[in-house]
Amino acid sequence: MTIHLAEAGETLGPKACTHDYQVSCGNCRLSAICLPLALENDDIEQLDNIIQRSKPIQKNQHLYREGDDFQSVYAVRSGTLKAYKTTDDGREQVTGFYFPGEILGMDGISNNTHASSAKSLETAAVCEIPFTSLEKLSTLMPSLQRHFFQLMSREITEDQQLITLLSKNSADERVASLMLSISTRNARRKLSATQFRLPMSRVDIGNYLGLTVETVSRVFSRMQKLEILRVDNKEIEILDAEGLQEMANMGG
Amino acid sequence: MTIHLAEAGETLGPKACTHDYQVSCGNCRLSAICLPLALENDDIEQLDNIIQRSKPIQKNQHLYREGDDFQSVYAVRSGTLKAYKTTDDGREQVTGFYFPGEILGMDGISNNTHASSAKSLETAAVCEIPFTSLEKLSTLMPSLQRHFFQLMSREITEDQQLITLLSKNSADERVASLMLSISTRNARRKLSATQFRLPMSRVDIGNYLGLTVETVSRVFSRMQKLEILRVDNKEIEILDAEGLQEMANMGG
DNA sequence: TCTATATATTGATTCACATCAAGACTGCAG
DNA sequence: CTGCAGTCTTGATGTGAATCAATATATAGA
Repeated sequence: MTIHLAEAGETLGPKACTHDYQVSCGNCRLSAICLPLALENDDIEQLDNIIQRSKPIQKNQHLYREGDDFQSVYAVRSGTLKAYKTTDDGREQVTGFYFPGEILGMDGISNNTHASSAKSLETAAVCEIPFTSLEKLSTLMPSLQRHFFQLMSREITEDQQLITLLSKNSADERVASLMLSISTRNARRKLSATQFRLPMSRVDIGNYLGLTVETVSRVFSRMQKLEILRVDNKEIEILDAEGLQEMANMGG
Repeated sequence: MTIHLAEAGETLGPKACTHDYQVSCGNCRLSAICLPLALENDDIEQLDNIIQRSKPIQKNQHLYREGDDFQSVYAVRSGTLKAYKTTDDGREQVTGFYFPGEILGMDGISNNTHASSAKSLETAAVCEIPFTSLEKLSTLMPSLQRHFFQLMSREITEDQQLITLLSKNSADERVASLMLSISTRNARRKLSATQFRLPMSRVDIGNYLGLTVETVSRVFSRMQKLEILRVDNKEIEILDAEGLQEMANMGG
């Protein structure tokens, strides 16, 4: 099975950052997050040559599915995606949310098969990076090799953070941690750290944090009553960042 | 801070596989697990040159600690180690157990700092692989580069398995899964898949699976009553492998 | 626009595991 | 062998989140 990129997708609308659509890595405003490399102009050109920029991916469309042949890793250009595994009895474990500048698909390298599925939470665009090309280029560019070792290592440490969160922290702490994580990642992209729209549903949050929808909803209500957050459906405003920090670290 | 290898360690006793002590990768009986590479003789020699074989590590001794400078990754030669993180309130999250042939320490690459600690559960020996040497050699040997990408990817998929286990499975299912995992890893090393001695304490198992000691103990008692396992302190015998499988997969 | 369907909130009840508590076993030091 | 500290087991009780249930709100489709 091959890659599930949009084939019949429309061109990007005016909201979807047209200025990013035909860019090269050299002038992509996300490169500081995605590829913080000290590369020669020549090197960037080589990198650009192997990267394929896709047409937009519609909401709920799969980028790849668990079990698909592994061909590429993907950098998010716009929109948000979730990676998830489906358990034997059909429940869904979300293993990560991926925002612009972040890279997903690296769990497929070990078996040449994707170990999880990736689905778009809203209209999105990605850069596809064919892995064999990346490997070849990495032998020629030590800084690129190092960068990918680091990216994979980061994925490992983030997974270990989640493991700890799931096994040691209460529902309040888990939700607070996720809100802080999203806030931080927004700030890194020069967006507001205090006001944002959640791209994922309550169900997705629950499936990520190991909680039911009801519990997630109750935590949001509680946080609202404590005036830590203002919650209006998916619209979030952090009213008390310090309180949120405290809530995330309470006894953990 | 540097590496915490045994400096004053004694030489290996007769039980500790002396035939592995002065080996090269070329004739190490674990190489099929650790480095399943189609390498030229010449390549193996180069690899041997960068790998340092340590004196034995005593029980409870640290190989590295969270926050230490990252220098090397380690292959387990004998014994078992656990990797763990300490939460702000002093509790311990075990992120993995490492048996002979397995590689640990890769979470340190992303920040040049170890993100977790590693401690020996019994007398052990490891091969230290300095990472900068490994990087250099990887640019020259594409199959080695690929192997390490795969190893790191495997760590990611295993962490994701644990995430799913922790957030979707009951105490019974978690313990059953761990017993199956240990059984499988024993078999890969040509040891018994049905009888083994657990190198870790009940507390360690609890801290890995997100359970209390009491719960772990109760699960073992239950499994014993159901005649799935025979449990004699750390000595385990799998009496009903199929039943154990079933228990591990029940509703998940 | 109106309807249908998915998503979200809130409340009442249940349950699996944590916590608290006590005793038994193990293994090492003297 | 004896004593002690650490580890493990088992029982009684408590609790945080799941489940069950009902309603409210939002979103998509006709």
